[in-house]
Amino acid sequence: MAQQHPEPSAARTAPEPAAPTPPRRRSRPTIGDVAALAQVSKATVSFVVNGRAGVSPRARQRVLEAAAALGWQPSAGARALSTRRAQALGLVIRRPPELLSTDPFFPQFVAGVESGLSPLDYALVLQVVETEEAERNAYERLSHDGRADGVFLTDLQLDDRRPALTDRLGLAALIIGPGRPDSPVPAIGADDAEGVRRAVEHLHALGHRRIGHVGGAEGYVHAEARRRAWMTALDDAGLPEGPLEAADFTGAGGARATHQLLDLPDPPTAILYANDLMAIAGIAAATSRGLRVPQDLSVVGFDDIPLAEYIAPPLTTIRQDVIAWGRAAAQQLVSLTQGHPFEAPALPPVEFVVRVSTAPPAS
Amino acid sequence: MAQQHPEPSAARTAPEPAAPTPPRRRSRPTIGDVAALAQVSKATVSFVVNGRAGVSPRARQRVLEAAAALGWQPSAGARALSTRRAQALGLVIRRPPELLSTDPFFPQFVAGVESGLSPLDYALVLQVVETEEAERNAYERLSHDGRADGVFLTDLQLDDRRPALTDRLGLAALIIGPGRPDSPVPAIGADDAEGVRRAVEHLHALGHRRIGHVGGAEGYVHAEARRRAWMTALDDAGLPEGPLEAADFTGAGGARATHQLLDLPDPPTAILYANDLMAIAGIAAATSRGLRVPQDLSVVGFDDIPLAEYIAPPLTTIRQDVIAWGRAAAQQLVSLTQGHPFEAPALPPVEFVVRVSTAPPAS
DNA sequence: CTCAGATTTTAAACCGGTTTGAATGGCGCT
DNA sequence: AGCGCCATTCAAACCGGTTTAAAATCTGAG
Repeated sequence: MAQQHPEPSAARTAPEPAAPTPPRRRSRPTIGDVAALAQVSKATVSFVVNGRAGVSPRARQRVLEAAAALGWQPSAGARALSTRRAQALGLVIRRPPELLSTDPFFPQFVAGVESGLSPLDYALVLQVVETEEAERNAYERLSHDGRADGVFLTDLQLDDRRPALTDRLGLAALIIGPGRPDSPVPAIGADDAEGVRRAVEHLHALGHRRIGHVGGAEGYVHAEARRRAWMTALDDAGLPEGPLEAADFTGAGGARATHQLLDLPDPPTAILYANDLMAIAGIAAATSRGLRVPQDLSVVGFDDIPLAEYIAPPLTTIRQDVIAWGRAAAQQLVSLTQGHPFEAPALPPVEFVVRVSTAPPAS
Repeated sequence: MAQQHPEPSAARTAPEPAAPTPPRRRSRPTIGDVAALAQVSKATVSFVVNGRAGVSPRARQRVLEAAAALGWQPSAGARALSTRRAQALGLVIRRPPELLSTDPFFPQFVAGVESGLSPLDYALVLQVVETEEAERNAYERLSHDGRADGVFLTDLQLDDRRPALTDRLGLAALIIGPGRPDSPVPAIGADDAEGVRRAVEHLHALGHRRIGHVGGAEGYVHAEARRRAWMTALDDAGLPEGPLEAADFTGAGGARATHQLLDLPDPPTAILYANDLMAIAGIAAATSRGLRVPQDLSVVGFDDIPLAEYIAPPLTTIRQDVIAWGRAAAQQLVSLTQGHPFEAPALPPVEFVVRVSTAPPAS
């Protein structure tokens, strides 16, 4: 932690040889300028913009006019310093790059968060890290730098230490996805189980009896939730246990797991994948073995990525409204940072989208 | 602009009935605490952490020990206020949601930006907007709120007004992608033309003579660049002009454009798509017409999304190192905000990835 | 016409850093 | 001993807001 901002040494050895001058930022008007123009004190201006009582209509009017004339808006940074709130939330993403670029989740989630945040005048500060240690550092920094008032916790793992960390830091936090019952941090997540149940019922109704599952990366709460939902749904439908192959949410993993399942002595006639990426890779894998989808193998994905509709055959899958989820999460987290108690908001129900990749089993 | 933060009215009508108390943030040590513990002035502490000369080794040592003992790190917000720099960059994304969730570009780009930013202690502030007006507002806010020192300009359009805007705001900016020669804002972009040229040469070498193109959304600079590169490459290879169909980067658009091209009296034997999403949809479209890829139609994409390798047939495509691009862009933009002149950094060359979706033409 | 009480207004302190200009202290030299 | 110089050190001002406590002004009742 020696020195935080090592300047180029030249800047100190020589006084000012040809030191680059920062671009001349048009110096914005300050609250003082507005106050002077409106002939009131800074405090009055502050009261007006914050909607506090105790300002005469005349004064308020003058302030508003002065602010408009100068095009003034309060500096977020200065306000943050005074109020000790950053008016911003933090999102730390730790994912291997190959997952990051295909997973439809984050872009949509971020879009949803933004739509919830912008009316509240909150900003979103993003960090992408690679290691678990960097991730924890990121939360600490976000907190003590005063850059964020609250953080989202995504991709929760079974033995995740982050809830304890944010709790210790006194940092508001919200888990995205299925939470852990004992966690000190509230969770907001879509109901994976419902979608999976619908998928299994659909396959069962088509006549399938051996329904396999290709799971997501082990250790992740949402992967676990989907796996468990699949088992439960099979049981509820009165079907026997199905073959399970754990994978990692990647195309390569999905292909490999598919081959494993199809190599079984009694291979499944339908496979439910923990995400669309693996499902699409699974279709290609099955096709490469000479199987036809859906005639010889039915495939169900999870996510409904935009491509799902445009592959051959179009993918039957489970869709969540991730944007609405992100919006709700943002609103909840802002509310939490303001000290309000957590209230689980209603999320739109998951949809089960039937396309072409599912059909009655061959025999 | 009346009032920025309308508090719930209850907070004022009733004095303090059961007003939610903000969660008790563990109050972090300040520079004053460190100064006191080290028995020096705040100025000395500031000098130490900023690596400025004129501090005795003894004093420096004491400061460092005190800082370590207290676990102190300077508050980014306070520093931003003093130095009038936010130590943060802004990225405003305006894209229709259906593109956002499939495009592999943004997640990777953001990851790259982060990797360039985190060693410099800069943060990334993200905004996702839907309308062009909201987009311009976002830049203004980022600038005058003091939330960002510089911004990235993505998805530049041919008649884009943002360069003029950032110029007027005195806000450092950097265009991501092919720039416009007359722009006041520098651009950093991968060399689309090289990849396209390689693709066309590859198809030509296989024996194709009618090579079509499915373009991206009209009005976008990068779509235009790819289209132009395709035309130029055909010309350079001594091939006749190929059929062109403009689309919009979406799966639906790619499928539709593909049908259009295949409906031509003299359909192309190979199609180059402006992105992988359209290419994959194009493969499905061709397949649904009874054509075999690559025997009856060769397909080349652009992006190399992770799925490209795992569809049937695996997609031949053009790959850019978007992460490296993002990193270089971040470093350049930080450098620009510090008043250094723009220097175009070297980006890794694009790669042309040959898989299975290209083959010699049928006849 | 007075004066208490309510309303409006403001000066000043504060948030946590940076930066300046002056004060302090140690040293070699005459 | 006295002097000048340079290296350290620090008090204070500042960044642009918010908030408190007190001053100023306005009410209306007596």
